[in-house]
Amino acid sequence: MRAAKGKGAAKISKEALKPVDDGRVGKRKAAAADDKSSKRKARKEKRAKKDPNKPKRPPSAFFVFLEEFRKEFKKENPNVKGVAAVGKAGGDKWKSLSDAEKAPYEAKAAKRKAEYEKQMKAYNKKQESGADDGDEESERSRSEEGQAPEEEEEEEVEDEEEEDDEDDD
DNA sequence: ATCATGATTGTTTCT
DNA sequence: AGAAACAATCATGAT
Repeated sequence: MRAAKGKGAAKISKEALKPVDDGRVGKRKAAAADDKSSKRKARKEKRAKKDPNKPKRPPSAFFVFLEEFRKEFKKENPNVKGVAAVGKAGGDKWKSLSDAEKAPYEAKAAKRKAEYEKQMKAYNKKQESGADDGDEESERSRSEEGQAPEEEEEEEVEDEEEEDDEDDD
């Protein structure tokens, strides 16, 4: 039996302590309509760069889990329209999952991250090609080996399932 | 009609 | 090392 890693279950304590709408959306305090500068998304106009090729951050295990959770949540709660509702419900359930259950999500997230690195590499390459608006970020990932010998844009990632023999029961 | 926001946690990135 | 931002989602509010 693969006993747990000594991770019992006693860390859930705080919950239901934040402003939340019962699933109904539309309760903003003051729309940030002041700064139209920001195109969209971005609580604060911090990084407003137009990088169409820039790969977005890979979804964390929680987000991977959320994607699936959202489907079910909406299926059983077609009336709920707010995203916050799923967010909270997902967060609650997420904490309810055990490490073993989160494992598959983490594994998937890890895959996403691996792809992200690859995409980022291609993105950096493009930036090298010809893209300087002026203040480009300092080139941090520019190993001498990445001289772009080949062009890999999308590679199929073989799914490597980890065999976890958890035969209890 | 279009953009922004609300909320969750995890990862990413910067300083 | 820590903090801040952002990743998806979806309907509604506001401009």
